[in-house]
Amino acid sequence: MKLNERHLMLLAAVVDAGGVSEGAALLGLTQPAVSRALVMLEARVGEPLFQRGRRPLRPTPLGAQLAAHGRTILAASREASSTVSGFVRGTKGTVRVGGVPFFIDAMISTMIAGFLTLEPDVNVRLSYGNTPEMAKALEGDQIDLAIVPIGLTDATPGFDFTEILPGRNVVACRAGHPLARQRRLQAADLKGFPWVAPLPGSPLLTDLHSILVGMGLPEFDIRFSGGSLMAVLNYMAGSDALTILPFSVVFSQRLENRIASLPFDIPQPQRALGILRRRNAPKNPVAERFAAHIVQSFDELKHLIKRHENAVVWGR
Amino acid sequence: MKLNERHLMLLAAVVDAGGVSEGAALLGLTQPAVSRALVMLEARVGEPLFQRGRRPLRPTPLGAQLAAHGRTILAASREASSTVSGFVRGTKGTVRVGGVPFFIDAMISTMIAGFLTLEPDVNVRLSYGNTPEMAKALEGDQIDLAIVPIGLTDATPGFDFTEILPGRNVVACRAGHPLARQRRLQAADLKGFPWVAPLPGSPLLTDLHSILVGMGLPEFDIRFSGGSLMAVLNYMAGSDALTILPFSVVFSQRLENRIASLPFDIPQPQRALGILRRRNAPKNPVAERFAAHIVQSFDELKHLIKRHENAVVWGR
DNA sequence: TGATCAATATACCATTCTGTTATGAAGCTG
DNA sequence: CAGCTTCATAACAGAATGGTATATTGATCA
Repeated sequence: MKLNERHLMLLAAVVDAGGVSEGAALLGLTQPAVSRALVMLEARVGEPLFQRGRRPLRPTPLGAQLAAHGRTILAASREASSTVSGFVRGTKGTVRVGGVPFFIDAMISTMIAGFLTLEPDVNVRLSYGNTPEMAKALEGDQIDLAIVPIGLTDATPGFDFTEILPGRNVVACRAGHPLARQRRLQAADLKGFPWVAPLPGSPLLTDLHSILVGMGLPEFDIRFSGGSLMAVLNYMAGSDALTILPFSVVFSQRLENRIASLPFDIPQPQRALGILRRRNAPKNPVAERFAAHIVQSFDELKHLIKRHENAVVWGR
Repeated sequence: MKLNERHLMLLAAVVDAGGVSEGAALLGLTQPAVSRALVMLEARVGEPLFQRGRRPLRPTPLGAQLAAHGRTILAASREASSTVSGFVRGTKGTVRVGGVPFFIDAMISTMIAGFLTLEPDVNVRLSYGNTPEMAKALEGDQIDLAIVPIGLTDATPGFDFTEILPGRNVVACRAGHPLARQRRLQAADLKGFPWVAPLPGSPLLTDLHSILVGMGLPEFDIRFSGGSLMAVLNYMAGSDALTILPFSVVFSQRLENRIASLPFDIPQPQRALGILRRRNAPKNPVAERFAAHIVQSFDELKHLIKRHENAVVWGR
């Protein structure tokens, strides 16, 4: 007993409106069109759906039940329409975001919160990974965009890269660390402190190695590695260990007052954090709006950093 | 942006089946029909719904979302079909039952439980009232059937009345009542005990009055009235009060061993409990099945009563 | 890199459905 | 009972749906 879905919708409208004419008006149709559809549905069902010959049109029990199903179809149809218009406006849908763990945890997560507050009908699905995995995920359409660090020189074909923050690493330690008081540090001063290494695969790890070797500290002491940002921060706060972190990550923790950056110059990577997207990915306006929000948030962050640094300089 | 619901369903089938041909087969259509519907839907939406030119057909984010709505429509449509076939078989739907309080509470409620156990997809909506209200409710299509007592002589036009139990009243008291031990009672024996009167409007009330007056007990003492069956039974169990109850109601309480009927003959009403239905009510097979179940349950009850009475006679 | 295979898209046609206007039939109201 | 309102039906135009036949396009493999 296959029923015509349009007929069920018309039935729902008629039952809800309390009359054939009213239901037709509700749907922007004429009364005969609806009337005939009801007759056809009734014929298909083989049972009366209305109490015929009663002026306040009243559905039979079966009619009322079928109307309920018609109502859900009608609702789903409206939802679908709203999904489409929400999609083209970028105010409805899902963004699948990938990113490197430290930046996601330190800053992107907060920015996601800001975005979702602005866009209540949007979902964000987050996943973690380093740049190569993220590129693969973009390729396979598992994510819409990735927030990753990329070398400034290597432009990958088929991908768009929007730079949002130049790479800038600092040596970080806990607030109140013995080295934190000094104004200028030599490589030799860092000797004797253990080091924390980030997740394997992270460019920070190679940065750390090259910097330490370049500093003439070939036999450095790595006691903790592989932790997430929160794990690293917690460990740092409870020890005198040193590590390499992006300055922005250290900056994002300034209100917690748990870690500080040391006044020690290290070679900077030719790398920038940015948004990586596949060039001919299926259009997803929400993803574009999300990317725009991330770019804007980082602009604000950069201004904040600038103001903060000026304040620090003046404060001295 | 009004979308075609059929197209949404086809989309859902194609996405779920993982291909146009498979989706078409799923729906019993040919591949070109489905293919064209998708093209039309895409044109209407104005955005791609599939990653074109990828062999394992993959929907775009928007396509996937619309497919979800299509799935809802498809499910509602199937539900509607099942509602129809369930309706004609009488295995799905709602019975709106009305009835007089004492019988509903004493027996019908248990029978409803039995019916709903047999018919897991059926709903029962119960309402209470005396015969005139129930007739009005039938008239106004608020209920499908009423279980009420009706005088054997008055056949109301426009209604069908199916007798299920002849009227038979007894004088009831608590188990262990001083009068319960005696073999034969005179009217005078009942003097001095207070009486419980049922809900106003109940025929039992007029029965009670006429019986008491006929017994020569004009100044009887009514200390409690208007309670539901449970209220009356609880009160009776805690007092030496007497009341008039249908024998079947007393019988239904036999396992509780809280009340008993007195061996005292009273005039019986020319009345029977039965199922009242409007003659030209909209067809509702569930209601018919329910009525049949009630009739059958009462048949079983009558046999039970007969066996029970024989046992009592033999026991003496 | 072609040749081949499998799946999708398109063309074309018959049929059904949908929607409109015009009009008849039936119930409610005063 | 007349008049009003609402629903049902008739007739027709246009759109849609669904089918067969066929072209096109990726994917696969030698």
